[in-house]
Amino acid sequence: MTRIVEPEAGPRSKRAAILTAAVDCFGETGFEATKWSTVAERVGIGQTALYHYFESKTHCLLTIMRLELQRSHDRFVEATKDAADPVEALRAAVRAAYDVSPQEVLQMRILQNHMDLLSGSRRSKREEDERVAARQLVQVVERDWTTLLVKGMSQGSFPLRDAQLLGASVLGLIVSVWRWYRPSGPTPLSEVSELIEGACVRMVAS
Amino acid sequence: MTRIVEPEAGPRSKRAAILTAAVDCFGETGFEATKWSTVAERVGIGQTALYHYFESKTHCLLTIMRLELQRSHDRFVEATKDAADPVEALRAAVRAAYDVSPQEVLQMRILQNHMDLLSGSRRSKREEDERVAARQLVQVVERDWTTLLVKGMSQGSFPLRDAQLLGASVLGLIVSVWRWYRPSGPTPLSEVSELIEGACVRMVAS
DNA sequence: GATCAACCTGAGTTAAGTTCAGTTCAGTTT
DNA sequence: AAACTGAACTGAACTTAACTCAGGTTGATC
Repeated sequence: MTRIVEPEAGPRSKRAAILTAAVDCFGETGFEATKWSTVAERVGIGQTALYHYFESKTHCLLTIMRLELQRSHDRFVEATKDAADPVEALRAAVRAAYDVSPQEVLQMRILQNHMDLLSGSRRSKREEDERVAARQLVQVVERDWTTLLVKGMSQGSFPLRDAQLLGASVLGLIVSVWRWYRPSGPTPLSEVSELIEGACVRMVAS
Repeated sequence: MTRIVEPEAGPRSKRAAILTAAVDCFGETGFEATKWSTVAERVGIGQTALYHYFESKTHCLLTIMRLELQRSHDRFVEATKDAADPVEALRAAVRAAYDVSPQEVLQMRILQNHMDLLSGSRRSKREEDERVAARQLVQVVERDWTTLLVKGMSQGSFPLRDAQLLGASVLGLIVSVWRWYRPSGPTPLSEVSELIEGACVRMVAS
């Protein structure tokens, strides 16, 4: 396991600006549909300068995905750390999943739309490192959920079921929202959050 | 609304062969990762011959997606047409969703991985026609599910909830499986089907 | 004020999708 | 049987966007 070291920001570094611009472009226009040079323009540099920070357009995408996965995991841990009751922990975890900024909505959308990238391996080392790190984080997040379910089951709060499969399903249900949800759309995220929270509890606890 | 006319197969037509090869390639290797010329090779024609049948690689993808959506809708209708009880109809619909051939698994995977293509409009007419047709079929399938829920709610079999949102969630839960499921994997589809069937019933009916 | 690394650029390369200008083939007409 | 027709096909050329290269600029540090 190669640990990815976040490059510490030199004072002139545009890495963060590139990531932000890329999230906006990839999230709204789609990864394939946005030209790499457009991202450069938006940041205010020539397109070749991008290669100082990222090995390729895909490398940037994988980085965005990894960062978002890390964030999801962190939020899960933070939200569930001091909930004694499994049902409350489950509710808190779901609420945390939807407690996101508009930027993070885009990041989740990007992540969901390109999960398939994480299966096949990559040619270049830095891309492959990001891919492997992201893949591992996917498993970490899956474990977050299954562990929560296992705890609840062993405590008698949830009926016994295949925790692996049920965990994947709960997670799938939660993230499926990012395929269609738009901040500008008719349904506010709070409403989504409440409905899914209830649905997850019924799925798992009844 | 422009109706898409399925080109009637001339005796020498390789359209079906191309679609089959493309499903295999796109499903296993991924759409972006497979070279259009590889599909041609597999069919046994030069790459330019592909353009006799499809306007572009994307046009072929959109066609695959539309056909799969049509199939999903047809199966739903077939499975639910003679179930009087809403709970039984729901169960039948879920089972139908997982009653698929290996080829259809690939098609569902392709469909899920490229849903985002259906949002933005396309340059060329034939592509755009396929996109619009597919988009409409998505709405048809969504309506299939919400209608099922509305019926159950008005009949008192399901508690009253936002049927639109709950329908989208049920559908999201069901199709989320195609992101990770592999016929060669450890979990048989029958097991998935049973767990999701139960989960959907609890989500909707309790 | 020399040095070094981070940062940036314009010009050129590459790869994959696509277009073009025809050619082949199988069945139909005269 | 020869001419005709449209579907099916091809090799060569074109296009575009990602990427490489060889070198130039900037600014902090010694």
